[in-house]
Amino acid sequence: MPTTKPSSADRKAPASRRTASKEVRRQQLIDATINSIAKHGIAGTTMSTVTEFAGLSIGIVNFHFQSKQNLLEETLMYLAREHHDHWMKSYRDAGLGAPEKLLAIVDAHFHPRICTRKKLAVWYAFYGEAGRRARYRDLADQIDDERLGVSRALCAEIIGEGDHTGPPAQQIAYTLEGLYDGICLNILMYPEHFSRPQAKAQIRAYLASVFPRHIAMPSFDSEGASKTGID
Amino acid sequence: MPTTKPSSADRKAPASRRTASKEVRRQQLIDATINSIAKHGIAGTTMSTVTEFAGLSIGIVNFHFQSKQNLLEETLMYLAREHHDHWMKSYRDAGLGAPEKLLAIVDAHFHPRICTRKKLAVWYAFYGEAGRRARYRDLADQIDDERLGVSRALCAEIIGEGDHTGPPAQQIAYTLEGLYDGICLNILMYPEHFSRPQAKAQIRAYLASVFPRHIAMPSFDSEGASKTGID
Amino acid sequence: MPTTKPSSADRKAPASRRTASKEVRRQQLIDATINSIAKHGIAGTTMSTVTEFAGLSIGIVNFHFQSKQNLLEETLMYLAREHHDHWMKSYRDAGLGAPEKLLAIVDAHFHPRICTRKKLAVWYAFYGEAGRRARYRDLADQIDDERLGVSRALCAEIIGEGDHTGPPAQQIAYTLEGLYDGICLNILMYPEHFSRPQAKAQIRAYLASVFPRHIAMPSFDSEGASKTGID
Amino acid sequence: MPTTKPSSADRKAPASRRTASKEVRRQQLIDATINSIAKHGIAGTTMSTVTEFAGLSIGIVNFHFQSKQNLLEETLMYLAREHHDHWMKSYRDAGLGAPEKLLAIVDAHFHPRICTRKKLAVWYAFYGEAGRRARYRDLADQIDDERLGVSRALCAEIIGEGDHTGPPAQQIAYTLEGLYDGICLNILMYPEHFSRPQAKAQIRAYLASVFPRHIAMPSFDSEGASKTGID
DNA sequence: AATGAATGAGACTTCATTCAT
DNA sequence: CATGAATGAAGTCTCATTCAT
Repeated sequence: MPTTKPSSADRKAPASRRTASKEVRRQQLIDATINSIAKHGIAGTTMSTVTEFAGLSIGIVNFHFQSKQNLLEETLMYLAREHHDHWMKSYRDAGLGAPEKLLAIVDAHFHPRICTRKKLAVWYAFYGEAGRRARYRDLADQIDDERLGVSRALCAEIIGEGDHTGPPAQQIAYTLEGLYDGICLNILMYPEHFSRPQAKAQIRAYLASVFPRHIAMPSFDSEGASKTGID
Repeated sequence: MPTTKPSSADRKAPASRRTASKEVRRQQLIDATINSIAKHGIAGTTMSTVTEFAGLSIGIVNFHFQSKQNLLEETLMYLAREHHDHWMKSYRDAGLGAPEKLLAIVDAHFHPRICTRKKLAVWYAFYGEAGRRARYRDLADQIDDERLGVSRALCAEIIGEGDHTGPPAQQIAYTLEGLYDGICLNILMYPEHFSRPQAKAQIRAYLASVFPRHIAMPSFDSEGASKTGID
Repeated sequence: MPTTKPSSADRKAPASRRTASKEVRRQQLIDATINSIAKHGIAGTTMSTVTEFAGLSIGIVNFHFQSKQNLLEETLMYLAREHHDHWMKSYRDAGLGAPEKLLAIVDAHFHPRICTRKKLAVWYAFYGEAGRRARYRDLADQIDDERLGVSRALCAEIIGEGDHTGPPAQQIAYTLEGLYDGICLNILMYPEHFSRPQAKAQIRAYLASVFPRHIAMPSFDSEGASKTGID
Repeated sequence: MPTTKPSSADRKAPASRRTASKEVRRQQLIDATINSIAKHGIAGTTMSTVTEFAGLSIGIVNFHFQSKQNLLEETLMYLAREHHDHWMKSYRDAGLGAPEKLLAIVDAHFHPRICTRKKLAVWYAFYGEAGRRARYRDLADQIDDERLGVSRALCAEIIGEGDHTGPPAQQIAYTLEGLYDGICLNILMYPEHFSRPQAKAQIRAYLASVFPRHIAMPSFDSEGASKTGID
């Protein structure tokens, strides 16, 4: 179940700008940071761009986050948690079979709330810096690792059920991870050619290739890319 | 044939020392830029970091590249051309069959000169900025597009040869692109878990899944990740 | 009895709780300011450092002192008054003779409650700013002037009593002032080499030199600096 | 002999503002810093005030001194060196006798080039911060220590020559140090009452008191303070 | 009275760019 | 061609002050 705060949209009514709970302000600033990174990149994100998006004054960031660097890290952490909570919930809520669970994770990846261009832009902005900022890498690492483990276990379960001739579970799980990242990058860079539904179909097709007895090959419309307008 | 200059060490005999020197300086600065981006990221790359890597003075960049932005673009262009020339050559030199050519492109992707951590770091640094810098996107786009076209044609050729039940050529080509990008990102971020040989095997395994009659499934060592030490 | 905090345990019986409380708060903040200046210097003293020492919230200072500048001035004034009252009382309580009175003033200077490292740090912090802040200078000036007058009168009285061959009263009084300030600075900066008792002895020795018939030369232990641990 | 650069006033002719040797610029900025501290105090000294005094642009300080803190330290170091070199030269150039040497050091202290109000203001500004900045204290400490040692040795020499009944050499040396600091503070704060010649006379009077057989008591004009106009 | 979130001026610092040599 | 001192805009961060609660 997601622990991520639903932006506390259900507060009494934020009487005035001067009075908003610390939690609300923090989320407001994190949202503004996501918007700013999506629009200007990490390097182009300044205290000004963030506070302009938030409609607040420039001094407020250091009051709530101590430093710009910390704001960026908290923003990445927020996205990581959101993502994690989402696929975890999908995985748990899915039917009992391993194939269903695997496909639920795939679908969670490309859920309209998770896989927006805005958020993808933020993810890849962080990836671009990950080499230098150990903290960024660690955050992504941690999340990815857990999902990789779950995927591998599910693949192993499927393989164990029947006569499998394809690659081992570990290998499939790695390929899945690669596909997630690669397709998301394509969605980000070439949104006119890649859509979320197509992404899901692509990955399902891959899984159908390696688990032909458990997962059905999706049908492809001749077009391929549908104008889904990924925001 | 690669048009990319191999450091111009083997030039015919420089028309004039000045001309040659100019080319040499440019390449020297581009190399320094790659080193700097790999080490400090794009945001952390300054005229100073570049000229320090190059062992030159700070004023020289504007003389040869007019501006920092232009230097970055020329650097990306250099990498793009190097990459393009490499897979194009592999593709042309490969045997006549479509599967061989497809695999040659795959292999070119993960060639030790192309797929170094340093260069991957630069690529993903640029991707992280691609949303904002149309020029970056266009450069990558152009290269990718051509390769996508070639891949699709090869896939179509393979499909045409026999009874194919998997995804259409277009879809396979897209998935291949996704795999390239995703696996490279993984090599960059988790070099201890991903190696170039393993990457090739992974993609071959995918191709074996969709073209079982044309491409053989590689064997996987139980380990998976070999300590290849990608620099 | 004030509900607000300690340190006011011995108040007469506040006319009204409000009035008492106000006085208590002011003193509490002045004490906190002294602590803060001693620890962080004037430049390093912020509303935060002061209110943290006082255990109060940041908004309270402007309520009681209108501005930071005013708080600093009131703090200096408090120290000046404390100092003045102390030597004045010693002077009045001393025996009737001029030499006794003079020595009483000297001793008052180095009384353990007056001459603490903390308070010295504050004094010299203000001196460091005195050039720019007329208000600071005036405060110190006023106090010093009065004491200088008293000292000069006492010296004149002693000189008048016998055959004096040394410098005139005015000169001795000035030298005394110089010694006070100089020795205090040394106590502040090199506490391991200077102690309060030694300071007194030093000044008594000076007075013994100029008034050999009235004031006895103190004996010096070979050590010189006693580890008095000036706090 | 002073090692301190005389501002290199004898350079060829600083062709243009863009071209001045690093050494010249550094000294120019140190001079500007002294002016700024004298006028605005340490806290009030900003990159702007310094560069305005120097007539240069704001970015130049970090180019030559890396940081404001470093500029301040180098400024103090410059003053310390200047002071040290000055009294050391006077001491060496003085006649052979210990009393002459002692008086030469006293005089050096109050030399018109050393003991200006501007420089005193800078010294006491640093003293005001010395508690927090170990570096400041250490610099002052080092210089003072050396001079204290020399003074003590000279006093001991004088004492050894005859029948001495006053305080021991160590004590006298300490008192001298105290007098230097205290009288300088008085010159700084009350320039209308204290002058350099008077300061010298005051200290000579003290020395005459303790070494009546070696040093003559100066004569005092009835006024005391002469309008010397200490700048 | 007291709190502490919010503001915004101003500080230090970085760095792309210029240009005299 | 190359150097590197100089400039100044722009960024991050601090902090005195305000004010709704």
